[in-house]
Amino acid sequence: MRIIHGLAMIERHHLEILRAVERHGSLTAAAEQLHLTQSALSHAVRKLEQQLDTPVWLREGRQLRFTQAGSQLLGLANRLLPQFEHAEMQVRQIARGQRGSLRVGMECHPCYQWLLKVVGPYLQYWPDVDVDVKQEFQFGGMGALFGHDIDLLVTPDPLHKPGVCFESVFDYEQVLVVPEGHSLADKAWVEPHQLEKETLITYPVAVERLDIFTRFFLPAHCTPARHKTIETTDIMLQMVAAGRGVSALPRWLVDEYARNLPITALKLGKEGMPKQIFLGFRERDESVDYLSEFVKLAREVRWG
Amino acid sequence: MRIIHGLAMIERHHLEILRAVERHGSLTAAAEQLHLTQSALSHAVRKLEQQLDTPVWLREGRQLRFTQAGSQLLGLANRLLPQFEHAEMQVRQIARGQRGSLRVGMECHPCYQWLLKVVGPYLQYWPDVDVDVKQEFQFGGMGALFGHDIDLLVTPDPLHKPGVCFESVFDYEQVLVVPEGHSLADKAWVEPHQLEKETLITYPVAVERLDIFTRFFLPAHCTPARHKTIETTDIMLQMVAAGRGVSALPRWLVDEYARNLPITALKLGKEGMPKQIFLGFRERDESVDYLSEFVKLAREVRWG
DNA sequence: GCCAAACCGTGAATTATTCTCATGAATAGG
DNA sequence: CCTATTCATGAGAATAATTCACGGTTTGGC
Repeated sequence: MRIIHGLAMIERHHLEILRAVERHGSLTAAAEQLHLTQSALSHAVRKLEQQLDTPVWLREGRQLRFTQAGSQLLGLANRLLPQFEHAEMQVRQIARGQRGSLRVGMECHPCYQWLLKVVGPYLQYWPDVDVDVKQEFQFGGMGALFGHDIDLLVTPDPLHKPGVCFESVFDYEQVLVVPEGHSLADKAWVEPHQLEKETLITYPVAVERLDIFTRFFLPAHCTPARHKTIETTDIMLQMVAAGRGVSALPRWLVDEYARNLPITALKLGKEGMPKQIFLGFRERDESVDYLSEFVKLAREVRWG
Repeated sequence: MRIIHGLAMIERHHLEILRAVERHGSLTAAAEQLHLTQSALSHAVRKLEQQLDTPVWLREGRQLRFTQAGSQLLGLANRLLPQFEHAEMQVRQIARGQRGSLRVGMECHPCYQWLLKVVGPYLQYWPDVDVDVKQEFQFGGMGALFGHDIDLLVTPDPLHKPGVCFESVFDYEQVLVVPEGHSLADKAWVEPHQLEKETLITYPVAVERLDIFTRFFLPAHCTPARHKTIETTDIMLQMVAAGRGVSALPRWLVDEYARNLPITALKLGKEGMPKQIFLGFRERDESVDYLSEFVKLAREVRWG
């Protein structure tokens, strides 16, 4: 790098020289360790001294004693060189796909509960990967994926487009949750019209994204009497248990809560409502180890 | 520097390029700022990428987007380059027979007022030392000290760790400020429950760092009715004088303002609330005379 | 006290690296 | 569709780094 204004002068290799001289006590020994000649080091230091306009060390007999300026530079060397070395190691790990950050985007509320079960084991296997979960996307999950705001999208609605892959990683059944003792609680399944006088509780998202409407109520041309929205699963199920309404959630999620709350799950329609969770990622990232391993691990996680 | 084992690869000028590209958005613009051609930068980056075995950025149309490896290097650049630059400045000053610069970090708002009183006399005694005050720290004051972003930390909360020394330099009393004519104004001291209907005005920092909470309200299990935050001491005391709330500040600070504003200071609790200001510095710098002299001078400054 | 060994410094020659120039390919915007 | 802008590339010129060869000093042993 040719310097015009004489500003940048201290280079990494100057610091390497200073450190080696301190460690080995002489230019000659430092030169050997750096696989260079003593002359090369001498020239390099002399040039640095000219640019800094101050000696870095003083010859005392055949010893070198660092000047105040030299000590400063030595301190700089001992602080900065390890950082260079550490960064080189990290970048090499990134290059090999062993390290990085995985930004996961979520498009469905209960997906979050599922994700938590995958993230735990994943962090064990990939201690050098940071996982970051995001939930709000200005241009939707696909937009976030294309815009590189996230690397992985968790969604129940794969939207196939060139450049992205979707993999199905989890099959489950969406069920209706009712309080124990509800008039429907002992039925095997429920039909839309049976809910015409009920209050339905959902997460606060657009109706088009709620399968309970698009796949259950609307095809039967009926709706529930009231529709309330609640942010959190816990409160939602507390409300259901208290008889304030019914809700549609994954069966595995309901089963977990049913241990502590008086609630029951019912099939939605005679055949039930099967659903899947998909993971989407950019095709270009297919070869990134820590990403494809996440997808693989996600597929393997099973539920007892 | 000819490298044998292919290890040292990231050079300062690579970091300069990365930083310039981030700042100016394009290779061409970066080249101009560095007084080089676009071609030179392109070659340099390409070589770095070959050595690291990973791209630093990806061309997307005519935009460059940093890869994870690139972002890592960018972080390195932003951390290391300022240190190179500071070291160069400092060495040049040493070369000119000057002493360098003392970078002082502040962790408490009113400390600033105190510091101003010390800096004046200090600059008289050490005409060739520059004093620079910094107030924002990404990793806290201690982080800044260890990271060599500052040389001296002014704080009311010394956090003893190996490698740093703290010295107590100033004892003072924290008092409650109320407007003249306030119902408490003629009391000798105030108890927490007497403030239960008041508005408390503080600097905008975390509650855990406010002694008025940790040492006054919380032990008595009560809180003020409202809590407002204000950046500047002047406005804060204007608000108090106008009857909009009460505040807790050092007595010496209140006394100064009380000459011009209708405000009064009260002891916090019967015994008052004693506080101290500490100066922290790296142990290795203990022998730096212009630094230890600052600490000594700070201890000697008295208040009339 | 003297000599050999171990240092560091210097100039010239050599080798390696960096930079520029000229050019091509891709892309966004008019 | 054309133009202006941007990055990439190869070749050659310019610059910088390194070695070689040698000279001067210091140190310690004999």
